[in-house]
Order: sequence, then structure tokens, then C-alpha cells
Amino acid sequence: MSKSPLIPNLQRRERRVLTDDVADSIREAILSGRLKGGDRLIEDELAESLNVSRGPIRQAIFRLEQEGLVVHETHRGATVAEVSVEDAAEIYSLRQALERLAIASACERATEADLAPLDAILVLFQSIPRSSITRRRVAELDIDFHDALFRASHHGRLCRAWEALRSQIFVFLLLRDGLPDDYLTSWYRDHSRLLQVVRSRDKDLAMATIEEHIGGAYARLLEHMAQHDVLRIQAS
Amino acid sequence: MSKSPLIPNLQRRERRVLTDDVADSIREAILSGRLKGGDRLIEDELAESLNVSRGPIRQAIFRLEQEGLVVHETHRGATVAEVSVEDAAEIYSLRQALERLAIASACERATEADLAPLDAILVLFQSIPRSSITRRRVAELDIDFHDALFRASHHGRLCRAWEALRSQIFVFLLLRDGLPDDYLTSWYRDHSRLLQVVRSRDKDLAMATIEEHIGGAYARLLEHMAQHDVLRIQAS
DNA sequence: GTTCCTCTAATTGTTAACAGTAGACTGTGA
DNA sequence: TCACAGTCTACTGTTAACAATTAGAGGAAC
Repeated sequence: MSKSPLIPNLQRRERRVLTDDVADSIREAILSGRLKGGDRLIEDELAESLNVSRGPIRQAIFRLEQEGLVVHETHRGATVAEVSVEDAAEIYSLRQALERLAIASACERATEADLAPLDAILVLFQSIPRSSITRRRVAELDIDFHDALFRASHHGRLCRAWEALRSQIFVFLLLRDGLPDDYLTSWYRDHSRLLQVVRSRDKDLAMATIEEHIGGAYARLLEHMAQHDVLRIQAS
Repeated sequence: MSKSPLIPNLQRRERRVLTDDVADSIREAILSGRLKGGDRLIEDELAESLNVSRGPIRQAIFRLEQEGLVVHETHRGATVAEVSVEDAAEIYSLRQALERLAIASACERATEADLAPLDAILVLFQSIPRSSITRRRVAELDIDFHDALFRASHHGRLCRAWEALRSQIFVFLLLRDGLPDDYLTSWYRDHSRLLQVVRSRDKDLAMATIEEHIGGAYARLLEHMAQHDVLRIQAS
């Protein structure tokens, strides 16, 4: 019962509501591949399997639509979004525009306290034994790093625009299966370089660095999609 | 490539649903000033005055939150968003990033058919007698013009990011009361220049032009907010 | 065989009643 | 006067039943 010791940390824990849990469940089902592109999301089915009524389900679907994981048509229902090469182009070009602004704002406004989480993620990454690391774990750390970067920009609306893209990027990060050693080393090098240019407070350098960073990620994604038939990740 | 002349205007007429009407009503109430920053949006009140149940009201509130016109807190209800000078900085910096990408994409991908609406808006603007023009009408044409520009970018996700910002920009456009003649002439000159650089297909020139365009709008807004106490548009 | 219609089943949109929470409002004691 | 319980009220979160819409299966006309 005493979930609040005297004064633990004044973090205002935002109250969780059913919709939050439902959205998390469905999102996880999509990201883990249990739900594939094109699959229909039928409110009654979800309601029964998650043991809630349709109200929270509807709201969760609406939220996931904002995240770009779900497509909803009036009177016709919602389906899991399918991603194509064109979607990748949209997602990464928009991402580049957003991250450019994020890193520029971070150069101006980030405090050392804002940058500490970025350091922490890099340290955490290094502390994971290479043998036990997974594709999913790297993807999570990647998203967490950029999350922290957006937060360091102190730009609420920019963060929300990023949140509308984040899950879709995560989908792409999970596409590849292998984790070659050189990828792991370049991951660390690239991200610590990002943090370094923020600390340098050189906006132009920072923007150029992150443009190359995102551009590189997009190039690798395109290459991967060309090799492994991209249509596989669409509805079969 | 004629666009299916057999069946003329088979625009996919999207079905309207109660939530759409409710969202329009509340949005209009906010934009027209009937609802002011800080005002509470009480579901029962809105439901009764609009003669619908709370379900559609709730969905509409979440949609307006997505548009940035409303702030919602769990178990605490929704209020009309208040805008400050800091919000203006966020909105215009994000807008600049989005429009930069939009005009660059439009340079690459817009067809003449995509640009026709832009021409039409300019012609329409010129056709309105200067005596009967209103601040609101100019604001609408302004938003319509940029709407069409985003559509011409053929970038769905970019359009959705713009939609999350559009209404908030509209609020700022309505702030000023006067409509000096030189503003009207510069409005036309600036926007026809935007259309012109898209037609030139010179991405760098286009991005530089729109950066100046948005930057100028932001500068005028700041000046206005400094003169007329900005706090007036917050909750009194 | 094809085209059109009708009907039906599945599924979403809407409503109204119920449950739980946060903040205001009392009254009490120093 | 203030601090602090307990209670109350107004509101949001949730549910389940009802209404409206769509897609598809079958059947009749040609």
C-alpha cells in the first residue's frame, strides 16, 4: 500500500488509464510481429482478448493511428499499416528534418543534466556483453538515445512530432536480423559523436553530423530492402 | 495520362461522422474567440449544447489535442490551450523545418496539376476587392496556400505533421487586427514568389526563399506580440 | 456467364447508465 | 487564524446495449 515512501522523487507519475495499457499491448503485438501489416484490428476481438470494453480499444486505435502503426477508415475499421519503400523515404526524410531542428535546439538549450541520459545510454551500451546483445536491444537503445536528444531540445511540439514517427522507425530498425561486429562499433562511434557535437554547441556542425547520421541509416535500410525482398513485410 | 475522365468528379467522398462535426464546432469556437485560452471543456456541457453524447465529444477533444488547440490531463479534463511567446517560437521553428522539406519535395515531385490550386488562390486573392477583405479571409487564404503547398509535396506524413500545427498558426494569424495596404501587396508578392521558385525546381533557392518567408512572418508576429501585450491572449 | 438487386451477417458509430477520481467544502481542534 | 481530517460534488473513465453502415453471398433477369 505504501507505494510512496516519504518523499522519494517528485516525479509526477502520470496516472495510467486503460487506454494506455491497451495501446501498449497492441503496439507490442505489432512491433513483435504477432500482428502483421494488413491485419484487421476488430474492436470486439481486441476487447475480448484484452478484457476491456470497446471504448478504450477505440481510443487506443486512434492513438496508434497517430503513431502511424495503424490505418483507420470510417465505418470500415482499422488495419495494421503496411510499409513500402516509399514509406521509408517519407519517414526518413521527415525524420531528418526533425532531427536537424532537434540537435540545433539542443545545442542552444540543452543543459548538462539533459545530456546525462545520452551519456548513460552510451555507457549502458558498452556494458552489454557482445554475446548477449540482440537486434531488439540495440533498436531500443537507438530509439532511447534519439528520444533523449529530442527531450534535450526543450521543444515540446518537436517531441510530439517525433513521437508520431518513433514507432515507425522502430519497425525499420527491427527489420534486419544480423548484428555484425562492425555495426556495433560504428553504432557507438556515431552516437557518441552526436553527443560530442551537441556539447561543442556548434549548430552547423551538429546539423551536418546528424544529417549524415540519418542519411547513413536510410542508405543502409534501402540496401537491406533491396536485398531482402521488401514485399515480405507487407501483407501476404 | 488523363485522370479517368469517364467518371468525372469521383472524389472519394469521405463519410462524415459525428466526431467530425463536433471537432469542427469546438475548433471554430476556439478560433473565433468564443472559447479562450484556459477555458475548461466539460464533456457534459458540450454534449448537451451540441446535442450528442459524450463519446463523440471525447474523440473530438483528443483530435483537437492532436491539433494543439486543447490540453488534456487524465482525470482532470481538457482546457483550451494558452499560447505564449515561447509557444510561438516552438511553432514557427517547427513550421520552418516542415515547410523547408515541403517545398524541397514539391520542387522534386509536384506536377502542374498540383500547382494549379496555388495559382487559383493567388488569383482569388487578387479578385477580392480591397475594401471587403478581412483579416480572417487573408488568414484562410494563407493557410489554404500552404496547405496546397504541402499537398504538392506528395508527402503524407509531412502533411500530417503540418496538420498538427496548422490550427495553431491560424490562431496567430488572427491576432493582428489591422490590414495595412502594404501587407496585402507583400502577401501577394511573397506567395507568388514561393510558387515561382517551386516552378523553377531549384531546391536550394526554394528552401532559402521559404526560410525567409517563414522567418519574416515570425519576426512580424514577435513585433506584434511585443507591442500589444501578449498576455491578453492568455487566460485572464 | 454477367449484371444487377436484395438481403444478411459482421463490424463500426452512438448512446446512456455506472464507477472511480480529484478538488472543493465543510467542520473541528489548536 | 490556520492546519487538517473527513465528506461531498462534479467531473472523467468505463461499460454494455442500441443504431447505422458496409461488404459479401446468394438469387433473379437478361
